[in-house]
Amino acid sequence: MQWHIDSERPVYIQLIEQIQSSIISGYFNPGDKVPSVRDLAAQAGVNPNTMQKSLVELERIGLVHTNRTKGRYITSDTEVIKKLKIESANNITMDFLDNMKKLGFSKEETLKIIKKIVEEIKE
Amino acid sequence: MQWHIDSERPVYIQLIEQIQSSIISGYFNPGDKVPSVRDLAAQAGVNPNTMQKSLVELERIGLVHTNRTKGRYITSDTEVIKKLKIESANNITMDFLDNMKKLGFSKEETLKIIKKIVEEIKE
DNA sequence: ATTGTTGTATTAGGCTATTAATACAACAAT
DNA sequence: ATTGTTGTATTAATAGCCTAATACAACAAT
Repeated sequence: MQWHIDSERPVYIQLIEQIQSSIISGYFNPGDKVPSVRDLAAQAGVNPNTMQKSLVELERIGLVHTNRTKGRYITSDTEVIKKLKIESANNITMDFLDNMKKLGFSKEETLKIIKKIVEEIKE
Repeated sequence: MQWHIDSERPVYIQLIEQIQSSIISGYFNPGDKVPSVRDLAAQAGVNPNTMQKSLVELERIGLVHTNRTKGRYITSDTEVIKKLKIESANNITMDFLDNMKKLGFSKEETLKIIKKIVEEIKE
C-alpha cells in the first residue's frame, strides 16, 4: 500500500482516510488480514502509536475488527463497505456542489464545468 | 456578510476562504470598502488579530489593499478576481475528481453520479 | 514452558500553530 | 491639539498533535 502523508493535517487523520480509501476502492478485500500495527507504521513512516490511533477509529466505524493476538482483519460485511462507499461518494459530491455554490456557480453551471474538464483531460 | 466558523480547521483559514468567496461570488464588489478589522472580527465573533491575519493574506494575494488609516478596499482589478474565480473552480473540480478516484470511481462514473444527484435535488 | 508476535495502555515531552492580550503608530476629523 | 478610528507589531498563553519510551496482555508456535 502506498502512503502519502503531508504536514498540512494531523497524520492520524490522513492515515484513516487512506486506509478507508483502500478498503472502499478494493485494494483491501473483505476478510483480508491487515499487516500489524508495527508493520503498517513502519511502511507509512509514522510512530506505531499514531497508526494504532487510526486503526482504533476504523474499528469504531466497523471497517476492521481485531483478534487480539492474531491481528486485524478487514470486515467481511460487504454491506458496511458498500454503504460507506455510497455515503462517501454522496458526501464528496455534495461538498463539491457546495464549494462551487460558494463561488457563485449554480448546479447547472457546475455540471457544465465538470463536463468540460473531463472532456479536456480525456484528450 | 454571513460567517460560518467551526472548530475543525484554523479560524483564520476559514475566514480567508469565506471572504474570498464573498469577493468571487460578487457579494463584495471591486472597489468596495471593507469594514474595519475590529468590525469584521466582531461580526464573525473572532479575535481581531485573527481577522487581521486573514486580511493580510488576502492582501498578499492581491484581493484587497490598504490605506493605512482609511481602511481596506476590495481590489478594483476585475481581472484578478476573474482569474481567481476560474482557478478556484478548476482546483475544486480537480480535487473532487481526485477524491472520487480514491474511492474507485472513474471520471465517467463520477460524471454519472453527479448528474444523477443534480437531477435528484432539482425535484 | 518458552519465545515471539500480536494488540493495548500509559505517561511524558516537545513542537508548532493558533489565538488572545496589549500596546503602538498613522492620520482624519473636529 | 485632541480624540477616535484605522491598521500594525510583539509577546504570551493555550491547545492539539505527534513521538517516544515503556510496560503489559493474549495467545500461537515451538
